[in-house]
Amino acid sequence: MTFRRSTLALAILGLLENGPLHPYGIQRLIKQWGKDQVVNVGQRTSLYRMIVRLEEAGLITAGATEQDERYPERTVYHLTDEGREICREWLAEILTTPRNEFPEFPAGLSFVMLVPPETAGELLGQRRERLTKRIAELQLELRSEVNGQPVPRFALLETEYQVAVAVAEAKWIDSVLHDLRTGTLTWTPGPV
Amino acid sequence: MTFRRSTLALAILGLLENGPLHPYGIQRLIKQWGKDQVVNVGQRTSLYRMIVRLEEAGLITAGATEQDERYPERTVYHLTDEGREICREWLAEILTTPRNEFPEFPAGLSFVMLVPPETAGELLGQRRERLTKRIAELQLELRSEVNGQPVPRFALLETEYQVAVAVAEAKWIDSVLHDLRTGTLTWTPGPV
DNA sequence: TGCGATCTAGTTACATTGCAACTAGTTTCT
DNA sequence: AGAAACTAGTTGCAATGTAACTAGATCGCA
Repeated sequence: MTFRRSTLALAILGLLENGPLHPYGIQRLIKQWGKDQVVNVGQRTSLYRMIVRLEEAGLITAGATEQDERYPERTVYHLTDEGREICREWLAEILTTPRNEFPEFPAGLSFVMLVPPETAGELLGQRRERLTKRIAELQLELRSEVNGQPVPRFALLETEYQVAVAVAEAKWIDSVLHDLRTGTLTWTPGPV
Repeated sequence: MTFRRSTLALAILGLLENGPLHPYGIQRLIKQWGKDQVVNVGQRTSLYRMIVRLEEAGLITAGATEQDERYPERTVYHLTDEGREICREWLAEILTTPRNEFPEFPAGLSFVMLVPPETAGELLGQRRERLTKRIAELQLELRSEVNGQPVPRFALLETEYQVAVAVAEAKWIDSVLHDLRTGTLTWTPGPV
């Protein structure tokens, strides 16, 4: 029985390496450590459901239930040896193997000829502006501090990566915008 | 009633701008025009299901059923005016608005400190090799021809984009590999 | 000429995810 | 005191992903 890999499952296993924790604690950690930037937690729904499935699969186990006066019982979950192992396997797979996850933007680009070149220019211009903001936000995060100490680089690699990719996208869009303006790149709109 | 946006739905609507077509024809077009590189069609299942839902939503309509001797009836689908409109709306949204789709790689990076730096270097080294291959493949596609004629640039934008992003990723990984080797970047493995 | 392999065209079933809404207690604001 | 907002968790359905199954057509080749 192989458990389907997902960023959420990875995050739960990864965070439990820190020590046992209850579901809400996991949720808070994800936010506090900014993992919500790279892991889709949207509704809490997915988190609770994933925890149940991970337990059924034996990758985590319910331990003692903490009893804080003013909260309902909180089941604390532990990472099992199998969980720890699977987590390493997933990490290796993810880090070594580029995988097409079909983002929207390239799909959109592949139908850009349906609109006239001028419209395409306007749309991509807007994207370019938003990208600029996004890049600024990410770069701010790179300089973030905890207790007056800068966050060590190894804890910011994912943000570095996102900056690198966003900057590349911005540059590419700039070149396309340029070629649209000069007319080097053009087409007559309509079906392919 | 708003129809949930997806690259598959976009592709179907986009391809039907060419003229009415039956489901299998759509599937073939997706492959022939390389849209399967940017649109997830995996099993045919999703395609057939999506066509049904698009019809229910009135974005496409079933027209005459073609009768070729040796094939079962084939219902031909047309784009409706609403379908055409929605397709433009989606295009505008997709092209203007960067959106986090939570790819695996950054999520993996954010837990890289669980493995020792040397292991991380090996894993990323493998990724780097595969990226090189992928970039070569994409660049080959950029030079592809149809009937001895080079494919016009506007039909290759999504591939150009993918190259730009892949190259940026490769460069970033190179810099990380360098810093791992020189020891500029390091950590002691284990929980955060 | 026949037989297995592969391609075409589609369906069925189940696991997983995404999204919205609902409960019910707690704190904060005014 | 009452409204608004936060905490912590549940329920339910729509959509997607993935695998497997059917059933006819065609191809390789012995």
